Amino acid sequence: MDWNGTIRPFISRLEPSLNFPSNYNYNQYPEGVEDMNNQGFEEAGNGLVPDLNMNSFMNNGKGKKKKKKRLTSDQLDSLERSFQEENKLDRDRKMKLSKELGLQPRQIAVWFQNRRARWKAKELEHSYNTLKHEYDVISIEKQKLQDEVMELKGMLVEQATRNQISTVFREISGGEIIESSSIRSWNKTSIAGNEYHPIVECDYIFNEDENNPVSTHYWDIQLPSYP
DNA sequence: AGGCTAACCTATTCACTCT
DNA sequence: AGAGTGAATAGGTTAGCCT
Repeated sequence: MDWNGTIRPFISRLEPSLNFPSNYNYNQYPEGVEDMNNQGFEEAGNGLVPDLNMNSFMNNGKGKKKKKKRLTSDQLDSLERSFQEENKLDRDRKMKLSKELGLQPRQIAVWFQNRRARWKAKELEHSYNTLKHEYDVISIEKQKLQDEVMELKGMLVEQATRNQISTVFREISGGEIIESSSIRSWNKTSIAGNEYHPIVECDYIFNEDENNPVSTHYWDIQLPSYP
């Protein structure tokens, strides 16, 4: 783990002025819960450095568990402001915040990490909502277009039917012999009684079967299902 | 090139708070 | 008591520096 024992050589390289004790033990929390925000640091040379002799948060060395403490609203406000300016930390900013807020640099880093994670989750949620909204709008539009297509197809079929019927009437009135079985069928039911039944006609034309030459495939369209 | 290290990320844990 | 939240941890990855 980076923060818990591997930091010294790199910091030493970057900050030769910082003296790290040989009994290095970079633990998370200072001893004592009540004033933990003000402990765990010692002034060294030109700045604040972690108190490397701090005991562990979860175990103070005497087998006693420490409590977690929430950051104060002032600390959170400062961190939040800083995060809004720039959501990544450089070392100077971390140390500055650490000093200002009385928190360990590690705590600052962790807070920024968690804050970035929360921000990313929010971003993801926002993206999802935006995409979902766009999808819904497009779906509605698609449905409208489909309805329109259906309506137009219906009109086409209706027109085609009328054309066919008028042809039949023409043929009948011209005394021609009608061979089509479907027309014979239609002829029996409607023409013979000198009645015109458009509804029957529509049912007839939508019921495609081997006797019905007016296949829907003829129009290369899909017909709506009629009750 | 490979080792080392700080800093980052994601997933998870767990103490704490709220209902 | 259980759910939600957030501070902290674990483990992996990446990039920069050094040998």
